[in-house]
Amino acid sequence: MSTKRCMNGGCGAAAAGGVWRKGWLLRSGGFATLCDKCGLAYEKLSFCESFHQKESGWRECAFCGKRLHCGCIASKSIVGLLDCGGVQCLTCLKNYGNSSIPGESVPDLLPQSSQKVLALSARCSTDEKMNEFDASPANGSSELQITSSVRIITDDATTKCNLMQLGRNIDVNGYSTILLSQRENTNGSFSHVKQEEVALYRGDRGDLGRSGCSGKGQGLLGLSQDPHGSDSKDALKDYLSNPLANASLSMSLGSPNTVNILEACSNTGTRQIALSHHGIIDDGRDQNKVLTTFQNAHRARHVLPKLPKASHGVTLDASKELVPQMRVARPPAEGRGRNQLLPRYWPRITDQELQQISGDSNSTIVPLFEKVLSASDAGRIGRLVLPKACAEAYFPPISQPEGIPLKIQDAKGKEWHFQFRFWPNNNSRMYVLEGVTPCIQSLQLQAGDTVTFSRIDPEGKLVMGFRKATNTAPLQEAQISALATGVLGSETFYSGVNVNLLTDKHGSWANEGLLQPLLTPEKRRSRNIGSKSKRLLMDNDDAMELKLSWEEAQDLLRPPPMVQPSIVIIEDQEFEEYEEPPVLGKRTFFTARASGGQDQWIQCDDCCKWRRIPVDFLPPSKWTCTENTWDSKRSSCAVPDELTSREVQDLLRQHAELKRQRISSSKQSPSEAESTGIDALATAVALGEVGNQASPSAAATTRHPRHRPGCTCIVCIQPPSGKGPKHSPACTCNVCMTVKRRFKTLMMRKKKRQSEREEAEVSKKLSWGSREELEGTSGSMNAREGDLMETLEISKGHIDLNSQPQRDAEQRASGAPSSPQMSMMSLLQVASLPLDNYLKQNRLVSLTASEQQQVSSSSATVPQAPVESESGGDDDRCGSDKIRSDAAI
DNA sequence: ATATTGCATGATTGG
DNA sequence: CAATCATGCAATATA
Repeated sequence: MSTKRCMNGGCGAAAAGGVWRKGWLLRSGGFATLCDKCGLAYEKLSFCESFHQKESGWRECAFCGKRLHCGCIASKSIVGLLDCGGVQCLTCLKNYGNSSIPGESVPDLLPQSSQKVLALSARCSTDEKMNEFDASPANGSSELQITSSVRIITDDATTKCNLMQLGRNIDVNGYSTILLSQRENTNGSFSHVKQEEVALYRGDRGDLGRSGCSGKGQGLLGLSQDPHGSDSKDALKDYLSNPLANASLSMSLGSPNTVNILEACSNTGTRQIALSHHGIIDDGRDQNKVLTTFQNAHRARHVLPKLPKASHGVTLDASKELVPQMRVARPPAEGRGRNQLLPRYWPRITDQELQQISGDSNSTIVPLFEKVLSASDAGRIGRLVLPKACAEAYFPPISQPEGIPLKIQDAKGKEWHFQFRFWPNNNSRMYVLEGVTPCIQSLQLQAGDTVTFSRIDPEGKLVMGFRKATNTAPLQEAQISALATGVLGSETFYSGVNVNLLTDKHGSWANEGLLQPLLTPEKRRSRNIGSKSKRLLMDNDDAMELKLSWEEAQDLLRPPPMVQPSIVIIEDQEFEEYEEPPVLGKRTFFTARASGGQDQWIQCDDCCKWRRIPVDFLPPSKWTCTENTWDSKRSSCAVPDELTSREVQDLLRQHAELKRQRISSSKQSPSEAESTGIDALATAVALGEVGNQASPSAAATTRHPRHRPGCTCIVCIQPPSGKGPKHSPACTCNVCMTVKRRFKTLMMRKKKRQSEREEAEVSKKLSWGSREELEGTSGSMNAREGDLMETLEISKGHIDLNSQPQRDAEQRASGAPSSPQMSMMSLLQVASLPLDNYLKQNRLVSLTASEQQQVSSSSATVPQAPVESESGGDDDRCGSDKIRSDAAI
């Protein structure tokens, strides 16, 4: 064995003694080896190890077909063995997770009653691969290549494995179909045969043996991994003699995808194996032709197996048993071009659907593809855009843009007549189904729903299925939303959809699938369905709610406890840098005293009593009365609550009310909401009410975890509201000067409020440009307004390219269509006087306040502002005459 | 005035 | 970066 070197992260460490430490057991039944130096998983192997030692060839990713050489494993191109065999490249791991192969489900046992042999099959993605593969020895392949369908019955497991080996080598045309019919042996005798059959899918060349071939009735161990077929027994022997191998077998049992086949193999002494294969490349656009037996065999290869009626799995938990098995069928590799379909179009189908479709007939259901309806698909135009690859692969060939009429059947047997046509588009074609409106309306489909196209063989009849996107359960909505952002895997998505297939012969399609339970998280597999998700946005209310919740969470960000930050300087700004992520602090509420001061209230985690704490205190995530060092009389949970229950209720009610107001105000048009906020604030300023607002009032600005004590950025110097300022009117400290500047701006804005609102309306109609453009123009404005703009523009994603700097500075502050929350925040910051707490600490420890942000909301952006906040402010340190005015606020 | 049709455009994504 | 595809929109047809 040659020395292995860790390629993980360039570690390069050689394995001690050339043997890598085996440490991680994989669901796939293999091991992950760890680099002794870097400790990272280097190679995942079990069978693979043998494979690599004995064969210098390559394997392909079971998902995308990407060829993976041995070296790829070392370079992490291969990231795992699949439960059902095969390997998986890094890209597909990200896309689909490390689970079973979509569309290539690990074989399951069929219901005993089923006499049908369902076949799964893989396809080679390219002829190139095939050619390369053909370069390797192919034992016995010639015998099979000349036979379109071969059925071999054997009672000998080893023979079966050899057959699998043969099967592995017969992929000469890009496809193979391997049927393994299993007859369960209930008493261990080879002679007793049950009627159960199992269809085995060979997910990858050489993997069939791993996933489905049993060693002398013992289990499925990758005997056929050896491409030469000579070491199968030895490999098995080695494997079985390896305690870790057995351990990994146990782990494989934990996989719902492997358990059945394990059962099938390990409990069975007798098996019936049917190998069918065709050696003809189905490359013509002959969909309308009469299907030959050969084609039927071919087209049946990806039909999905049904689940056993009784679970054979010993480790399938209850939740999984509740979950209809959603299968992802890799669509048949037929048709013109044989392009691989994007996974988003791979049809997904449940066992229920399969059962529905197949019914009692001998028809074979061939899921072709599916598509999530876009808005235009489901709209009134009546045109359903078909994925090009799908249209060209599975629909009849058309040479003229006018296309051909196409009949597609639905559940009730109703036949819909569409026009299948294309438009020339960028030297390509854009395929559409026209006239789908009646069908869409009949099925009450809308954007986000999924239509599935299948074919019934041997008739070759096209059928439509659909899944309704759910819109009921919040969780499902979240899933949809997540789908829209591409966060969740599609299985999660589908767990929340109703599954119907229109070809239900029982005529009960209408509401089936409604009770489809959620799939377990581990069954999630990312998929790009809905990746064009911009058009599947969540409801505005939900989005706002989510936004606010997120902002609230941001408000509570605290530096990690017990972690000393390191100070870094970036562009002359000092930042605290923490090794640990910030933590969420505890929610507090602020009230205003009649005298003008403020109180911060916190609830004890133990007794739930409310305690008064300093307004500048940043509570950690947990706080109890014993930590109430400010009020020794109430430092025990035994001491009664200072607030009456009614006061507490009022506090919470006001909090809820403010949140509602935020949501409702956010629903207004930006300019309107902005104007409203400006109006209110300007009025408050004029009346001298700002800073003495009714509780809860103060802003809950939270110092960014990276800010160091003493940071003078605009965020950190924002004082929590409280009693009147204790600054001297002549104070020229940075805070006072900043406040003074902003107050001046505010007053100026108030005077111009009406005219600016009009301008804002005009401005709103203009185009918005990049922030860079704005920054380019901001240099012409004076320092004060530039400073204000810097603050305000932080949250602005849209800048008016046509703006005049001087005017825009005020517009933005007053009501231009920017983020209303941010502008409000800025204005409230202006009004956030007095500065007692700031002065008290003389450093910027905390800006904790709460309910002001309940109004202004955009706290999440504020803490990030300091970097660019105060650059223009230092030139204005005089003007202490304004401080008195500040104090009046 | 409204609906339909054919094409163009641009966002998105995969290679 | 090129292919794909969702959608916009102008031209045309129809009510």
